[in-house]
Amino acid sequence: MNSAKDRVPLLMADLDRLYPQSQTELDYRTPLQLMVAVMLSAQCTDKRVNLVTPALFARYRTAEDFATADRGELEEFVKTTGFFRNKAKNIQNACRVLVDKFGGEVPKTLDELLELPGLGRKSANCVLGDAFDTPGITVDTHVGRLSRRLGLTRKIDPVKVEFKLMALIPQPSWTDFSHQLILHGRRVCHARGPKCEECTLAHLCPKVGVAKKS
DNA sequence: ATCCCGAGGG
DNA sequence: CCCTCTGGAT
Repeated sequence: MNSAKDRVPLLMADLDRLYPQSQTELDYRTPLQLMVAVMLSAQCTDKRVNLVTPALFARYRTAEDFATADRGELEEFVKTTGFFRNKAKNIQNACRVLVDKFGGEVPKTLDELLELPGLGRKSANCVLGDAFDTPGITVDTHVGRLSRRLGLTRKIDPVKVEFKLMALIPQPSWTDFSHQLILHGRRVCHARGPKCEECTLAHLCPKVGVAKKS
């Protein structure tokens, strides 16, 4: 098997064929809505998030609205996405910072986004890539798992995975590459019982045929 | 039982 | 590195 660096161009070509117009499946209209949706998506399916956001965004429209909302009421809106106390608190505190420090707008740089409580690197890069067209590698559970299976890294630490992928993937492709790995993780390369038989990336994958047992 | 587009804290 | 926070889906 070739080195990771040699396989990356082939991998990218296959992913482009497989998932030509990849994008987030979260529903949103504004950067603020995307920020909130991304915060709700932790340990929760996008589909579930999209079930709660219509009512949520109808009730709260501005960062000020979220910041001054009744905590209990906000919790009820986001309850079914799990971690609802943390999520409601983080959304509220993040929006408080938006109002106090960023004029009520979602900032457009990674460093500023990371100042918002509840927004980690994964979510910040999501907002950058999807709302502001700024390339970012988003290392979630899928991107981490697939990167390891595909032999792009052996690291567990999401930050190390992120930097390894940044070195491996051309910057303009960072956002698309992330979405493509996520889609492939959801549809084929599952955490448990990956469908290696029907995986079109199998010829690039060192893991195929190796201990896929339990 | 185990996983889902995580983040923060120890 | 580990743990906790949480409900829904499979």
